[in-house]
Amino acid sequence: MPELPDVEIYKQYIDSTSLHKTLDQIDVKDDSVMNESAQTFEEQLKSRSFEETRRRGKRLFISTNSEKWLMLHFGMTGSLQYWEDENNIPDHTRMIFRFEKGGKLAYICPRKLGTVDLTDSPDNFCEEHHIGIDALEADADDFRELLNNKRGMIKTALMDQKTIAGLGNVYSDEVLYQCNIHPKTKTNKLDDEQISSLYQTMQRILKTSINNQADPQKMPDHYLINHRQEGADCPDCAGSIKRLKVAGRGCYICPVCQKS
DNA sequence: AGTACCACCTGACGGC
DNA sequence: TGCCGTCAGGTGGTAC
Repeated sequence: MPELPDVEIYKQYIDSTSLHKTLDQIDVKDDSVMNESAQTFEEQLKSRSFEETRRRGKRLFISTNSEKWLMLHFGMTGSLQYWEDENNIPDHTRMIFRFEKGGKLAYICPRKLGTVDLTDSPDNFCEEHHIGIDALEADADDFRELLNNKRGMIKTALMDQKTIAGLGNVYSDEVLYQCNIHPKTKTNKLDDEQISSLYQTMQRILKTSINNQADPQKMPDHYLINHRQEGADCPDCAGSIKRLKVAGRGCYICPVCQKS
């Protein structure tokens, strides 16, 4: 699930539930998503508190009142849940942060494709992991520059976290659909107007999604997002939605709207 | 540099 | 009901 807007909502969720509370216990349920041992998490986080959150692309960083930051990545199915009732641990919880005064934050990851890590610095972490500029932080010039000279398909470029961090399969499809650009178009065949349109559309879509709690059901009906099904009606013309495979991913387009 | 595959994992869904 | 293939909003590695 989680692309940039989802992770931004998780950030807001932590900000509103879990900051400035002393951590009492770090409960690792499944260490296969952890890049550090349960003991290390315990040593680094116990008696500390979460103080500040930052997001870059799909990565979420949480500072503690020590030199360490917690890094959360959600893979395809990760999420968070804060709750108070002791006997109500969500399914697929891989880690629980228990606060001294009773609240608990669960890191949930059914498919175990996410990662939890510790780092000294979000910036260094992003550099080491080749995570590019955040899609919402990039300005129009950055965007044009980053796509300049790319010879691959535009969908691949938009999903490449080294280039621009934050867009995944669904939102890259959405941006291309709203710009009437075919996902297999070679990036270097796009003209200035199309690049500019991609940038503006990406900004608008990401902000709209965040303003709607990243909930697809709350998104405008003329968006592709609720019509991602072979044969569905195109929200914008008489065409019907077609499923392709692009860069190994299921990709949805309107073949009438997206000619080039 | 780009692409095509495989791998990591589990759950849901449709066909038989 | 059960089995099986396929697919799923992510990422990293490898081989061409």
